[in-house]
Amino acid sequence: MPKRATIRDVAMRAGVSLATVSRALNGSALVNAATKQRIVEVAEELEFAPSLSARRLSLGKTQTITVVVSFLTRPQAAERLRGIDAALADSEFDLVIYNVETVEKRNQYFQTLALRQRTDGLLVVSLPPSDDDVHRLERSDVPVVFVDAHENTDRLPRVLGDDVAGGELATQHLLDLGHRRIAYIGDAFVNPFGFTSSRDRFEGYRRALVRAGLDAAGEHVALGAHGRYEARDLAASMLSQRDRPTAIFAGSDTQALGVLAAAQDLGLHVPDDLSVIGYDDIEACDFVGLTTVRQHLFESGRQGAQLLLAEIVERAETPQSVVIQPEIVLRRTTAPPGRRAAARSD
Amino acid sequence: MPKRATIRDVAMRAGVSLATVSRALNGSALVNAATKQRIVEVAEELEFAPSLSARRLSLGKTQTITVVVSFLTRPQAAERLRGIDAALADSEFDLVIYNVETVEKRNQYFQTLALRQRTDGLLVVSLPPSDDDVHRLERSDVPVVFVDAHENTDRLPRVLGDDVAGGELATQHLLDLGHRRIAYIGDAFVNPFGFTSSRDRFEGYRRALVRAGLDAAGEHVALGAHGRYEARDLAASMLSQRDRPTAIFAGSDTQALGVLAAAQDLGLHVPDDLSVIGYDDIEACDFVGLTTVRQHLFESGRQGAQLLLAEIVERAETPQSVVIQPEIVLRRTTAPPGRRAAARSD
DNA sequence: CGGTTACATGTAAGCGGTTACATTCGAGGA
DNA sequence: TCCTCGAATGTAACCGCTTACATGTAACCG
Repeated sequence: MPKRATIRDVAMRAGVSLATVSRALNGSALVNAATKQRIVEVAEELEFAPSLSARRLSLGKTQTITVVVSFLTRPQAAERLRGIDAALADSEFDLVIYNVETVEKRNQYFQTLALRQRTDGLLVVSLPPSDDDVHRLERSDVPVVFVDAHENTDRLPRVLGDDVAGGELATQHLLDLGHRRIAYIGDAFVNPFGFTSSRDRFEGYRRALVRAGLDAAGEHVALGAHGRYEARDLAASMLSQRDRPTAIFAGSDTQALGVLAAAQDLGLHVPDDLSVIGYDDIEACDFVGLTTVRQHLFESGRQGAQLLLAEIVERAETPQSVVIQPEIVLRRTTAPPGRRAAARSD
Repeated sequence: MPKRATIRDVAMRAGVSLATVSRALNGSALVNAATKQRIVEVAEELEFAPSLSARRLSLGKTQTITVVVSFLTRPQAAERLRGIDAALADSEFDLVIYNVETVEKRNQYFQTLALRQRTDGLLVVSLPPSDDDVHRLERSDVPVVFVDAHENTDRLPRVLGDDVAGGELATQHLLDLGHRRIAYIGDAFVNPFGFTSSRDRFEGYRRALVRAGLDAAGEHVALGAHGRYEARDLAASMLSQRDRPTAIFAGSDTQALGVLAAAQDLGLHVPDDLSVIGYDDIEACDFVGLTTVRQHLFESGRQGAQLLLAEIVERAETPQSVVIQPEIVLRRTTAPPGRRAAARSD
């Protein structure tokens, strides 16, 4: 295979100079139409494709947007990614992806990427930065936008869901249905990555209960690792107690699915014996009819990317913070507390 | 914000030449330990990060692997992507992603990417190339590996699932349970992207039936667009006929979920009235207990990426074709044809 | 003690584009 | 006819790094 043609080969073959070829191919106005025509033909003939590295070096831009995302294959992440891709599809930027599943990777990426000349823009999804990271980012001049990372990002542009509002929404829905013994099952509030969604959703839960004159004491709260099986176990033990809740608010759909499994194992009928509401509105909710709180994942990705594109063009004087309001999606797992529930609970 | 430090700044500050800095930072053996030490310190002090564009241009490598994937957010794709990421995580390569959801995008990407100097390697997932694409790829010297693309890829390195075998596996399972009226619901056999999985799985289905002395006539076959709702509608009309099938093999889990929904709508109990088996083993299968054929998605992505890395190091004389055998995963949606099914079918 | 050797470092030529600035040339105006 | 001006093109510097080759130096040899 012959070496690929360079701009020089095209110039020679077309009988013009490098500069003219470059201009012609980049649509500069100052090229004679006939010349341009000829150059384009020669370029096609030689199958000329400009070296991106050279172009980027010369331009001083990477033409690249880097997305650092935690747990790429969680359904939430994939959906956000699609939103990001949609916003970037018609731009000149390539999309580079770094997947983070361990704290070490996280640190490694933040340290090497938070630097100019690696990328034109950094989009961090579901991954709150450490104080050090923030300093580094502020010192470097890489445009960066955070999506779904509350902690430590208040001085930076970001797109957030309102988890507290969502927690209230879910809980209020259960209260409106007449439930009084409402439990919360979610992720541990402190975790190596600094995720805050579980804590915030719980806070919304708490507020709704307090507003309704109920207390959010610990007996109906169970926290554990993120995962369906973990949630199932938590729910199983919670549902085996004598004053078991009539409704459970799960901090994520994944966990809500675990709760459903536990209910099934115990022979509890949903929603007659137990109401369940989740959070996120992942695809599986539709399959199983799970009532949940929709996060607008695609939209959050899209807006994050748009914000970043805007930042790249011109740094905003004061960092924007876009908040996306969650919305409740009613399906078949919530209902007023039923007779059967009352009958069994004694 | 001051301009970022270049290698020149480091050299000046450390009192050595460019070359020495480059050598020191790239771990060349021919640098005095003390000098190296000093350079590293200065580099840190200045927060020096080499320009990747410059490095790449100079090295003549892009250090980039490009993945072109169709329908990024289908659960299958996300899982494969994770496999790819896993194989690449410890390599020097960045992962660039192009998502394809329209035929135009497909063509555009194939045309611009099938060229050297854009990427060191191309991994194409679930996207069969056209004849033109193949020619272009063969002419260019970009290492390329196809994952999950049967059509037109026989002269190229690839990783495939054996869809025919999987189709047989699924159908044989139903036959073994005692079913005789077994239907197939899948994607249309011809489609703009040239996907062949539905056709091949059907072929496996047909073979199994023929081997069992049954004919695979058209009455129990329904094809439509990929999607849960489409499959639900197909299943609904199929299940309303008088000699309705006692088992349905769906060409994908997504469609199997639609079949389950249709059964529920019609008041049919699964698996007593109807057995359902899917294909792929996406996460949702576990939620709903769907019996299915597992494709080893993560593994296919991982092996594809490994094959590509090998191709980059040294082009194989004869293109490798890795076939991953599917495996049946038994859950709760298949059972012998029940009395109730028999009772209702007349 | 001159010469070879090995190691450490410097010099400078690329890598393949973009673009500021210089040059050429023909048209139009005085 | 000479000059000015603008359009079209050429020349060459530069982007920031790697690396072949040249150079310098100290140790070691006969």
